[in-house]
Amino acid sequence: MKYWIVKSEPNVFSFDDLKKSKNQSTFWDGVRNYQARNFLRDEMKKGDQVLFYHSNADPLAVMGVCEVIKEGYPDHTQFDPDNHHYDIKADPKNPIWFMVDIKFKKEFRTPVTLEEIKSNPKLKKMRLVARGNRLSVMPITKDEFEEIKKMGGLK
DNA sequence: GCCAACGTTGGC
DNA sequence: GCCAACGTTGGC
Repeated sequence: MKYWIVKSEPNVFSFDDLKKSKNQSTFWDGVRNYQARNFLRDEMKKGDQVLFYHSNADPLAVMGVCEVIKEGYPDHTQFDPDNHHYDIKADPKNPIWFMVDIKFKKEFRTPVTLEEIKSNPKLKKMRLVARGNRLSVMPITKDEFEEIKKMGGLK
């Protein structure tokens, strides 16, 4: 099993939105970065644990845990000219962009802020706090996952 | 709202 | 295949 952190801007889609979604799950559409695409398409597997991070928000923080419930499949928004994420180069026979489905699992008792993550020596190596990082989907280690979960007040 | 960092694009 | 220009991300 692998561990991941995904970013979302809460004014677009928040952890609370996920919690309130039908079946408390959603498809993670709109990723348009090749590195992130490769993770979504090739590496995220059913049952993988995912931290949900709020970017461009107050507070900047990991809000809780969710889980991959459906593995990589074509992101339909790439084919829709009316969609903001439309990609003219994409063809249904040869899709470029992929997504997975995630499901709400547990909300942290207290969100784990970016500041707290930065000041925790155990989390120094996380790509989240690496300089200039912009990936919206990133792998993390089991230890990092467990540490943040602990900081969030979950066992 | 600013701007640094970084990915992508396109001319050559 | 280089690299300047441009667009986007995301913390501040």
